[in-house]
Amino acid sequence: MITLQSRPIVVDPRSGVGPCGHCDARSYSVCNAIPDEDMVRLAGVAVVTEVAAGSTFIEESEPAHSFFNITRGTAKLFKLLPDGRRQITGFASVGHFLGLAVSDTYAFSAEAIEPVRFCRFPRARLRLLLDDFPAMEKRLLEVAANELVAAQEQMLLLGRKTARERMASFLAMQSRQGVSCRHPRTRFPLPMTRSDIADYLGLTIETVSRTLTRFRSEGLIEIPCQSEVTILNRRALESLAGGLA
Amino acid sequence: MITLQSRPIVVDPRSGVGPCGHCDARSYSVCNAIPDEDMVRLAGVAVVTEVAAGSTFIEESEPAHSFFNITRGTAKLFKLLPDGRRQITGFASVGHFLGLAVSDTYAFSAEAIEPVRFCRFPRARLRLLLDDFPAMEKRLLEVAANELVAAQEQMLLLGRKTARERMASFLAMQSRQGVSCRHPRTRFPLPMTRSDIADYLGLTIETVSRTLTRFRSEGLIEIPCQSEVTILNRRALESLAGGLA
DNA sequence: CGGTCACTTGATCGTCTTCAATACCAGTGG
DNA sequence: CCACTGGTATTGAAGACGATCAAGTGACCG
Repeated sequence: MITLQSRPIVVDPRSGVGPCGHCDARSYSVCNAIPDEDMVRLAGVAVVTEVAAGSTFIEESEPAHSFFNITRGTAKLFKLLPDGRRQITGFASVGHFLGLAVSDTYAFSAEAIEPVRFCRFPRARLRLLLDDFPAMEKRLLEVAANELVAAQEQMLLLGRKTARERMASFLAMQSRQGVSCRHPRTRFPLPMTRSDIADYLGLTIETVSRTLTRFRSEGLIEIPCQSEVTILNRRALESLAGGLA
Repeated sequence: MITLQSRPIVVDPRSGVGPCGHCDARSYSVCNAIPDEDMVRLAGVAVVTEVAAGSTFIEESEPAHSFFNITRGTAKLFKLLPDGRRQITGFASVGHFLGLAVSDTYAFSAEAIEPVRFCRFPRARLRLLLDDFPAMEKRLLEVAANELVAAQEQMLLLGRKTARERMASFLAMQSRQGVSCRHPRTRFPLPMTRSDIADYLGLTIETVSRTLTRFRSEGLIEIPCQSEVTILNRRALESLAGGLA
């Protein structure tokens, strides 16, 4: 695949359930479908790895040997056209699962935008494991179904929304990201660059920048620093995101 | 949900395996994961229905009571913005499965573009059935994973491709549709209207029409009748679709 | 300092949209 | 047979939104 600047995580071997047992991400992840007593087997299959920001740890059209389960940080998933045009199809953070595809090659690339830690499962071995844990398979199906819904929402955004509506949708989405998925935050970080935002929304960095400054001048948001946003008028932003004026 | 102009399909009760046993679509569908002797149970849960072209049989944000499995015809799946802007997220034909989402409401609407026949499964009962047929669940996961890959491809199209590239991608895709998924056809039907194509590609009908006539004048395609296309220069079309020149 | 990198801001340009007119076809009824 | 209608597709002209090109700012760093 790729040369990773990765370092395997050292785990205390005395721990009863192995690394997966006390994994920070477990409660978010598909792994929570597996009962404690079986975590040892899961841990035996997983290789925990950490990569630096900017490191590409999945490359489109390379043989898909592994599934990945993000346990820390955020990665961008993207596809490229031969001339370099890029579409970011999503941002994967804690709990996200990558590499579900049936195909034997990856359908997208993944690059860390912050230091990322993930569990890597060889596909063949995970497949066997899934036979023993139908609950985990069920969970995977749920996850895939949810991603499908999100993908359709993104198609609506890319195909039919204006630049302002896209940006508003993005901010509304980001405010719900992370711990606070139920209670959206008014102030929150944007870990990705303007260029990433642009490639996610099907725009250019200039349009992203201009739209943000216009939102600010309209009193919709504040930009305390480049990588942070405060929402001042959520109602207006949400209705913009929904396509109303 | 919606008032369907539907008529239940009469099935010969003497058939050992019920309607599902000799279903035309079985070989394409998720149902082929189920062994013959269990088809009776599957058939007991399914309601076969046929709707006319133009009939909307799934409506976005309505309670999601059923799963659907298309066994004949083609439907368009779409999302709407309040002001009527529409994004078609896909065309579902024989073998496609609709309504996977975890949410208790549908995330999209579905409308038949030709007469459509489908099997309807109450979600609650199918869920129980899946517990007994892990093979079918596995198959669903495969299907979902494939759709996810297709969705990402479509995001690339919507976010980054030009009108010409979108149209070329669409024609290349359609030529692979249906029976001939391995051997693409040079002449094939376009069962959907220009308006549907436009809403699928994030364009307007005018741009779709103009692009098609330009392809024709460039000798890439022929348009024997409005709803049919012949590819004259597949190489050029495919490379356009891929984003090269 | 000079360098790079990410972002912002301005001016111009082009692709696709919008608006509008026309063509086409099937169905209906005089 | 022809006029009338409604829906769909094509074609042309004008306009707009976002892209492109270009310059400038600020932060960080060797």
